[in-house]
Amino acid sequence: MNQDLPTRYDATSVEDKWYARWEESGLFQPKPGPGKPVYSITIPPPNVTGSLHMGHALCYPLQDLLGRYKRLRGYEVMILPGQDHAGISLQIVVDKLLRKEGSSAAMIGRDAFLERAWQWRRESGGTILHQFRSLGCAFDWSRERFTLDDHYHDVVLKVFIEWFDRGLIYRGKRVVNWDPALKTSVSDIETDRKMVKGKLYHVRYPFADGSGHIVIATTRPETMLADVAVAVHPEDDRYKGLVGKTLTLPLVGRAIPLVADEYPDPSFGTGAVKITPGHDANDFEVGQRHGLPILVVFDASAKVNQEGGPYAGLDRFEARKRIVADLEEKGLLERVEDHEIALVVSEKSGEVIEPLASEEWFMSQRAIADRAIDVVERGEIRFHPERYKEVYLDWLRNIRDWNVSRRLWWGHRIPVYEAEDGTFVAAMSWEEAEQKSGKRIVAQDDQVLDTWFSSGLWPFAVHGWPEDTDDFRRYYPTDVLVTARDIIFLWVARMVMMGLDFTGQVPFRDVFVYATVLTEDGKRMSKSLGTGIDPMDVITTTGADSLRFMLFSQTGANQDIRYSDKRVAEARNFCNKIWNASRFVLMNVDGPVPEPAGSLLTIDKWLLSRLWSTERSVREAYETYDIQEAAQALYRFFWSELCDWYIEVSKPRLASPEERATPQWVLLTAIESFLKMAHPIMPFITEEVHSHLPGKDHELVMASAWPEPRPDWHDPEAEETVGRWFEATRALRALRAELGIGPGKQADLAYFEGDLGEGAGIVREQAWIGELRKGRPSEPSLSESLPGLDVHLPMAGMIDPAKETARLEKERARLEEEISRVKARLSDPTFSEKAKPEVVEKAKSDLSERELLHQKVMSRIAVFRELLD
RNA sequence: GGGCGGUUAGCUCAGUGGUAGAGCACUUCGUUCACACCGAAGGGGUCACAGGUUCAAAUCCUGUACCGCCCA
Repeated sequence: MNQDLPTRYDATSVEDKWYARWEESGLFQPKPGPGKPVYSITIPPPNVTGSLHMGHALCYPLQDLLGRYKRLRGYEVMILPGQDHAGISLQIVVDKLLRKEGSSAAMIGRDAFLERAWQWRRESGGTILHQFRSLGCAFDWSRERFTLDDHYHDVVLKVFIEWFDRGLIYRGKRVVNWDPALKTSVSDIETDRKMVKGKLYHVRYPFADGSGHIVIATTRPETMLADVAVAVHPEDDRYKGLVGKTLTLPLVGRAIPLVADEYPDPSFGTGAVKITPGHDANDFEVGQRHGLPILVVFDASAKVNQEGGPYAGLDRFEARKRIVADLEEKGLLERVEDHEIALVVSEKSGEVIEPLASEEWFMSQRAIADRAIDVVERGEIRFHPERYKEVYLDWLRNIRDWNVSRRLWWGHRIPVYEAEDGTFVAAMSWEEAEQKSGKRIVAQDDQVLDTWFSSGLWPFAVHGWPEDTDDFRRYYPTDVLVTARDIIFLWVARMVMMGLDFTGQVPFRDVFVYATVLTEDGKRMSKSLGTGIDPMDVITTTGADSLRFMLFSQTGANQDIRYSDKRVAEARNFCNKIWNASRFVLMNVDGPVPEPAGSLLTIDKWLLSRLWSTERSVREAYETYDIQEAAQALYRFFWSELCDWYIEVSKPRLASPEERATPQWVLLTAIESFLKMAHPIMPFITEEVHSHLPGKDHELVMASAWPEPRPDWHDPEAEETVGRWFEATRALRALRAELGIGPGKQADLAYFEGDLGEGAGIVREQAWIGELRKGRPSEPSLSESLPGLDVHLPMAGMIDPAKETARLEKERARLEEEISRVKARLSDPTFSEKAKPEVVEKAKSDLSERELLHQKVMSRIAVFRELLD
């Protein structure tokens, strides 16, 4: 039966089968047991509108990897999946649908729009979660959550109301990122900045008393309609004595003061800056410091409003042209120069963001930020890599209040009600609001909450908090948050603040920040640039395991990863190697093999010792999120040690009925252990191969226990001995290559001097030598010296003495350089005085070893020189 | 302007004080009955630059240059 296995591993034909088997076996749900530790994760909920990209293909399988590892280690593992309602994104999607039908959100109204949004969610919102299944993610689908679930919604309102009642949420005017196309504010992460060529306009602002003027520089002259001051740096000598004077705002005629503030950069432009608190966040702060008014001259679609006098009704860009022309006409435009401008663009609509002071709901952050700083400083939450701790702390230490309102319909409607006397109350419902305030309610606020407000509650809201549920007690706090670095502020920090404030506990103990997946040439993957690669294409053509291995084998403390088809192919080749080596072993066993009693050869001990070391490295790597190290250790063990050496060496034994039991057992042990250790990285192929192992067809790797190599397998002596055999083998193979004897072709006779112990036979076979004699050949030979061992291969045929001399001369030069370097170190008295004794000892033995090798090389050179003459 | 990274073989990257590593790519050879998605043997690096600390620096410190990301 085993002989029927195909010679190539075809991932696409087995992956779905195993996912279904795991699910049927109930393995995605946690299995509590006495004394079993719990390991829990609540996955970062992807946007309901999202479809899988390479970032997801790393993020979610990483969590799957950690879960599978912990499950093998005997933990009760619970990974809770779900989705975020994605306020703006979903609203845009539905809006587009409506427009295609000749309708619009405005035409059908709020309730009908929301009905339509829910319909979309039901019909098309589950795509990405199915894609997670294709990636092999073992998540507990029975606990799936959505941030607009009824219960979740209640939690969001309760949290809001509590903060509101504690006075932490307030209404105020602040500068927000206003998207004139979507007519809502958007968060920083929903904006992109790009550098464009623009102009820097130098404009004269005359003093009201006629005593000359000041020149300000601006890239946005149209905002001057809302100017309320001009600021200069207090230390700027050019303006000494002028601060406090009054200027007349050109075109508008308003009297505005000249103030001194630290904000203007004296080295930039003229050092004088116009202050427009209504349209610039920095200016807003300057305005606050000086008690200046806030003027807004643009409406929701960024057209000049009534405040703009003659410019009212103009689009902001049109207004700029007119204003520049008018300034020029009045002789107030001193000059215009080219200037690079950092333009902020809405990621969702592509429109240029208009910073705009607007009435919004804000959340005071300072009060709850300090504890979030504390827990990270004290190490209750640890970042991996650790450097992101600084990023997090820096942001929290300089935190600003959070604009939590969005002018959208899709989301959690802000539970603030306005009473007839103009006061506000927060409540779960209209009725409760009337009760709570004792007044007649006239309206509910029509904005919704920022999506991050609800997702910040994710780690505990999913478990039914504030009820004291079993799941909440069992799975909160979670163990780890796996996330991208660009949402450390927006999401990670807020989850910590919210978790601490409401549950009194940290929401997770570790934060693992994974790398950004770039294109092969180091560019950002982007759908709009056409540089994105759809992970589903890779999965369907090559397999999820290959994709996972490709990404994991580059995942450590680095901040970028490069996707490449070539690397996916390498991973596929590794899968194929695993498949074929296992196939070979299966072709050579007839059934389960018991551990042989006391008949291990040194070569067997060597492999078991390597297995022991590999298990240690892999376990430590998984524990410390050094996934690439785990992948590399497994790759090296399987390919270099198991396949290239142990299997090759064991072939003759496997062919012998008397000798085969031991290598059979060693091979099955090594492969089974390997499959378990590699399972978190490549769940599908490990499961498939495991199912073919004798006696294993009803056991699942996923449900098995982590291998435990026995302590006595650790055998440094066997490793050293066998290492020497392999060195000798390589030396003989190299000599064969020198003589042009192709691999596989037998060389009749070779010699060795020194001790190979029981390894002589292995060296002979592996170096494809007919007879390996102990001693020194009398006939002319090529030789190679290793520490304590010389090998000689008689030159049966033609040999080019010049070529050999050149090779040996190179060797001689290398040795001489090394010898002089070591000599120099040893002759320095401070070296032997200050260096550690073992380092000095090693230098001495290195020197004598190299001098011996040098002598041998010199005598060989002499032989070839004679042939040359 | 501030912060965080990076600069090591042709490429992608490991390597935190003691003689420079891996995978891929490259060259040569090989159709040995697990695998050509394979095997064997090779070539290839003054570890960005300049100072400093040290007996000893890719590794620690300072500065410079260039690249990336984040914040203003």
